[in-house]
Amino acid sequence: MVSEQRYPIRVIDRTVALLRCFTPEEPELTLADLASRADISRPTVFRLLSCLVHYRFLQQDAETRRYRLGLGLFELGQLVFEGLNLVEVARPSLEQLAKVTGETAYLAVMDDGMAMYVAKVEGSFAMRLDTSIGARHPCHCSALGKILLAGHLDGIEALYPTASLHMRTKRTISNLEALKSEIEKVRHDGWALDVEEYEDGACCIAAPVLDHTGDVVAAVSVSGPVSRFSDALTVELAAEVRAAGWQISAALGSRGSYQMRWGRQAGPSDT
Amino acid sequence: MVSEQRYPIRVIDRTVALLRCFTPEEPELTLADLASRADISRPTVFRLLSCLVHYRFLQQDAETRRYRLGLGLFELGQLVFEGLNLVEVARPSLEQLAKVTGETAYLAVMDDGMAMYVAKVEGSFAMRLDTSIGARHPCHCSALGKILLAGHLDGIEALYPTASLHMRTKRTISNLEALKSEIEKVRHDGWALDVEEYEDGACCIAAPVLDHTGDVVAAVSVSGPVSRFSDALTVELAAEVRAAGWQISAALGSRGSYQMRWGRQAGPSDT
DNA sequence: TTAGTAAATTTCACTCCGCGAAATCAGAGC
DNA sequence: GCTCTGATTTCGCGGAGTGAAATTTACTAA
Repeated sequence: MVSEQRYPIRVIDRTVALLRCFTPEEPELTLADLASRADISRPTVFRLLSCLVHYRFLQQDAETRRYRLGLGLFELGQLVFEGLNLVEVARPSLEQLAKVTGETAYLAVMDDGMAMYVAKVEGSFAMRLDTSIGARHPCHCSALGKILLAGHLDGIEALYPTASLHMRTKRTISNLEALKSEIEKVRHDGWALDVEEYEDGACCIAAPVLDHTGDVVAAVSVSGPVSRFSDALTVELAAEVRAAGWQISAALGSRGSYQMRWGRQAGPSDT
Repeated sequence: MVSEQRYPIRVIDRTVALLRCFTPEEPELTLADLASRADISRPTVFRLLSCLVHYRFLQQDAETRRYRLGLGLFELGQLVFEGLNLVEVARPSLEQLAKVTGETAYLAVMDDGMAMYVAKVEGSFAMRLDTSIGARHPCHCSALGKILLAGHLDGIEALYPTASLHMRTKRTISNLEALKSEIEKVRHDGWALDVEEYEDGACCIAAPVLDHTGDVVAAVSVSGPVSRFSDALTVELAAEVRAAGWQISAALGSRGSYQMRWGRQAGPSDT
């Protein structure tokens, strides 16, 4: 039996709370800021910070005394993908995809039931949909997420225990049955579409990336404003995205399972 | 007065020790592995791990029970650069540099007295010098490091208090005076060279990247086997690297301080 | 210059949180 | 079945981490 219990450790909870105070909007904070935001006494914050600085998880501006996230975190964060060098392998295909389509290309992986963006290559259009690397979106309302769900064989119920799918827009799939049949469709088609399901005006097309065992390890996509995605173009783009997914999968050693498991229609084998 | 003291907090020390057990060579470890490596009792490790998994700093393979670094770390690591989107701004120039020269292009920043690699674009040659993103090298024995030292105005002594420069190869600059005059030369030339000072057979050419205040915030380089770096080509490559450094600096808003502070010879202004 | 204010840092005694020995449980191998 | 290894749980102890209070530092205003 797997123990899912969590043993809370106050020091770690507080440390994480402190680190999570930093955001892109507020990348620099003072000790007092942190103490009030994390609701911890200043001396304690002071000691925790001194320790975090020691490990380069934070750095302190010598002048302003403000704290900022440190490169020690970046270092550890990079190690996450060091073993499976997915991002590096995928980048050339993402670049090609962005170049051919003009739209921004993304790579995402499943993380704790959500789609996490791990690489992007910006397109050539001025108006683009921008998502930060490291950001996470719910799976049920994005094309990338649908692909990841389709590859997740444990059943969707486990990921949505409350059966409440947060409605981001009026087009968001909001009940479990509809989501399940959508996932079935995605499995059949071999690619996924999201038209204004995450954000009004946004459109996204995604395809799976398989590893050497044939499992879905990531999803690749292009996304842009819905105005540029006509029906005819969508089909073309889907083929391109699938081709990129197939290419990355091949680089990971998937050896033929792409067509076998993810359909032949509109796929790279047709071109 | 700035307090440099560190207040050790055992829980954090141990947590970091556990996280640092994971390496590219051994990305997956069992609880027992971690306990013995970090020299902590198993129950304690167990509790710490359960907490780290909770925060997605680790993930556990449901089957093998082994632990792996989690995407929560990647998420935090990405936030480090979110404010200053240095890497994103620099990537196009790195790509161009790698394309034009055929060698692998790198971007590095100063981190706690060392040069940390934060972006790379691989060259077209099969034989290449590969350094992982997130890796750190000492400054005194690499071209990137020399640039970063040259931009570091607090004096080199502060970074090398022991005055002992680790000799990586027989060509490594190993005394402080020689390093200081080398840095002066770098400041004058506006670019830096490293021929087998870090590793036998390796060669590297670097130039500075300035921000809007004119400070050196990063260094850009190309590196490859020394056999490809003839004297004549080195001068040409230096001009390319400098051009890339200038271009990235301009994108960061440096507005003319490049030529002003970092010389005109062999620079982008000559082309 | 000096008083006044806010923030950062240090001290210190208390207390409760994290610790590990020992016990228990779960699997794999035979 | 038995054995052995590794993972998980229990539980009472002790010191690590805590925050109130004091001190120092860095600015601002007068």
